[in-house]
Amino acid sequence: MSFEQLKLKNQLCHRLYMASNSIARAYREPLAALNLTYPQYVVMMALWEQDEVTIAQLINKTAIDGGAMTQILKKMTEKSLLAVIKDEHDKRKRLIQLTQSGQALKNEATEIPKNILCKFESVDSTQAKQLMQLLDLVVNDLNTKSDDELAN
Amino acid sequence: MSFEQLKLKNQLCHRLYMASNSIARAYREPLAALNLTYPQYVVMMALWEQDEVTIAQLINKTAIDGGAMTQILKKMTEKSLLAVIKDEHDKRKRLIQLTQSGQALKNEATEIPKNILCKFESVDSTQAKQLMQLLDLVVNDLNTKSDDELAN
DNA sequence: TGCAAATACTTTGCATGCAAATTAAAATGT
DNA sequence: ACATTTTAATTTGCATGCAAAGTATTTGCA
Repeated sequence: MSFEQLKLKNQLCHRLYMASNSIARAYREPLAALNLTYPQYVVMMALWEQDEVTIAQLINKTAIDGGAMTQILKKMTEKSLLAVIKDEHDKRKRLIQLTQSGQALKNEATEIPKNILCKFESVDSTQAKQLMQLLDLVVNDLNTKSDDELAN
Repeated sequence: MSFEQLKLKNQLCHRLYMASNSIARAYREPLAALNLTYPQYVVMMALWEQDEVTIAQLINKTAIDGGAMTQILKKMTEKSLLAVIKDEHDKRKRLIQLTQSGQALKNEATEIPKNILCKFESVDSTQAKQLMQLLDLVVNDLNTKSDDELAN
């Protein structure tokens, strides 16, 4: 009966799965030129917008998992892109600070969005905005716990 | 100037990243009741649609990576959901066959889409369709390689 | 016929995503 | 003040996603 819902072609989640993988794959080569993985690039973008933030703030902005973030920051530290500094006022916290080369990378990174954008031949900017708005709805619906769940 | 492109809020890719993670997370709990991970669920859906297919066909339909597919099928075999059988006509190929319990799981799985659907309060079916169409455009644009392998 | 090229998978190494457990430090309540 | 709770990160174990290398087989072609 409602088996129709179980077909892959009717599943929003599978579209998202494929689209997300496709786009991450598309970034892989351009980012390799900067010696960055995609999540590392996301961290860099967050820091280029606002430097000297706590790990919690970075997690909040990037939506990267906390456990993964620790490893990612470790590798980025080894690459001298940033430094992890203890917060003197609250010793639980760590502040993330871009190094000079980390800051400098921003100029080279401006090529990345251009590089990706030109791969979209069937999606104009209006559709892109629409897509982003719809995705925001999805994310909000899924991350907003209902009162029932909060009661648990 | 073009730094504007580097802000996370303007990035389609980051929206997709968050949406894909959010929805995979949303499936995690319901699927745990069936003892399935999300990619395993995708494989099951593909097989419920068409059983007795080669691994290559399964990869084509699900868009799951070949290397990962080997591991996934191995675990699903251990759970007695399916069997991997050598193709006598072409010994390079393997045919995937659902077991009885694998087939039976389909009935319980009909609860999954319902369970997920009710989490979307701000997205109606029209928007969902629109979203799927836009995602299809993205995927098609990004996979301009060699998708000529549908026959076989 | 014979052998290089193409196929279909598998294996390996690396980088996450995620839940759960753990550690350290600050905030709270009594 | 002191124990309890909460917060901020790290650690751990498992399951992919992906590129690249490796293994069988089968095709294609001279």
